[in-house]
Amino acid sequence: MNTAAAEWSEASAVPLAASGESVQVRALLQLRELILSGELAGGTRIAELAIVERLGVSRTPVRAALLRLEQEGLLQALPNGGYSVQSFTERDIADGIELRGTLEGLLARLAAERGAPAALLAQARQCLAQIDVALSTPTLNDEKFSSYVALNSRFHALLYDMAASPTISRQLERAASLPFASPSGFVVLQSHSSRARDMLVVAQDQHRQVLDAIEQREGARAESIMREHSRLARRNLAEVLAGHAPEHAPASMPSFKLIRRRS
Amino acid sequence: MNTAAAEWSEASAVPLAASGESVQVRALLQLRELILSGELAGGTRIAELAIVERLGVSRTPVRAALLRLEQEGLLQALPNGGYSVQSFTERDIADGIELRGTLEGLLARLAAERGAPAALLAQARQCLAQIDVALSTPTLNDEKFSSYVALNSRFHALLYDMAASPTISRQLERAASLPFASPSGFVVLQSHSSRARDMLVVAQDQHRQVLDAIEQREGARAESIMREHSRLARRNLAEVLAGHAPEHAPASMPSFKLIRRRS
DNA sequence: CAGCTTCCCGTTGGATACAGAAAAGTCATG
DNA sequence: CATGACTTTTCTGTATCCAACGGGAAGCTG
Repeated sequence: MNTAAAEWSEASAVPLAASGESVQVRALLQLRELILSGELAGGTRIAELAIVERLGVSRTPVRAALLRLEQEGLLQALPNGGYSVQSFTERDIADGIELRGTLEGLLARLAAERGAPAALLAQARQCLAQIDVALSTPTLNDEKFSSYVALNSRFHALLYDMAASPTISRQLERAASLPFASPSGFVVLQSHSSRARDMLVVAQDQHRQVLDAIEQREGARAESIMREHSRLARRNLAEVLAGHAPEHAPASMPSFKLIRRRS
Repeated sequence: MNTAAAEWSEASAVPLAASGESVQVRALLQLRELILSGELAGGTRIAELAIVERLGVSRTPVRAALLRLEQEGLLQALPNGGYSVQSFTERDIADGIELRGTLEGLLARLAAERGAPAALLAQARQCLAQIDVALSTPTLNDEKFSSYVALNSRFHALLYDMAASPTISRQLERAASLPFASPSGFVVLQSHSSRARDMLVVAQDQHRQVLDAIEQREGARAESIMREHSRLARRNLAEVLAGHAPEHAPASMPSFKLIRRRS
């Protein structure tokens, strides 16, 4: 038994991640968490061995995780080996959101033009009805709120399926994996204000309209709605950045530390 | 010295790839070549050991290459370990082209809206002038033709830079790496007919117009031109698929074998 | 003869051993 | 005191080793 594994079996008392997954997946998750939580600050050089002793696994899964995170855009490969943690300007994030919006728009248009399967349309309608329920009270509690987030993800996922284009969906998933770019990325903040609820109401209306556009085979309309839809996230970003202190992340979103002030 | 390395040093008489690169890069290149050349047919299950003995390197670089190619979309990870070679329907490829067009449109729009650096605009203009030279003769010889391909790539790369959005450029590069989706992907075929030249003339006009749109800060126009521009590739695809025999690849483009007839 | 179990082999996931290169530190000399 | 060369250390890249898992063939039983 190697020392790393021994260390880990001690450390495994700490509930780090579900042990059901393979070591490789655990390493990936933990490492991503480490980066997103800001424990490895942006720009830091990352050494394999440091991660190895931090995670208590051998170099092999760490290497795999590093490679994946590089492809994901969270890490940058350095010329002479090693990686550095990518940091993002406000504009990078805005671009990420724009990118997601554009791709979602493309998928929505394709879904409209090609026609979406009736089964998916039905599921999407049902999903919207459930979101209505979550938004029915004048102010949202935590439960309603996290219900919204889950349903929102589900609705977006259904849209992805409607276009039946694995190639594009893949690419979109990658784009949405960038920090803050996901459809539910920024909603999480300021969850309890009634302004927050209003924003979700607007979003829900867009959901409804895009679904309608797809059903009516109105490709251009579906596309532009999804583009505009992503702008909500962008507005949120601006608001949050304006409101919060530069470096202090709100507790609900530690990955804030990845945002760099200027280029 | 291990047997694989020994085998390889024998095999190294065969000029497979430049030996200047690291083993890992060589493995990646050779493996991609192996897939694209159709030697590993679509749907085939790929075993690490088979690749190891094929390429004469150890499992480590092979594993890295497999991981990269999976991220690239050329391989698909199988549930219980291992990979299979992805095969593409005509529609997959069309979607890939559409995706590239959409992303190029997005970048062109951003470049127009944000304003492109004068230096890049000048380079792009110069590039267009060179393309004009390449197209100046009524029929293209091989030299002119490959000159066009190179200049075309260069022009597209310049466009990517103009938007100054590394996030989106990264994603676009990934999209363009799919087989056939690259800006110069389909041009290669039927290079000598005068119809082929005409198509390039049309493309060049679009180049000119998109550059003009960017200079005039006409975002919407720039975007729609780039989208339409990608349609040229799509038309080429349709034409080539209609013209050529189902499974026989034209010698100039062996990766044809990756195209599957129906889903 | 069919279905179930069991065992073996092939394969992948994970760990480690080893070499070469880059960076950092140190010592000596101008 | 600074600078340059040399040494040491640390790191990545590569190869190999070990274990666990799954599939398939063979054999056993009803």
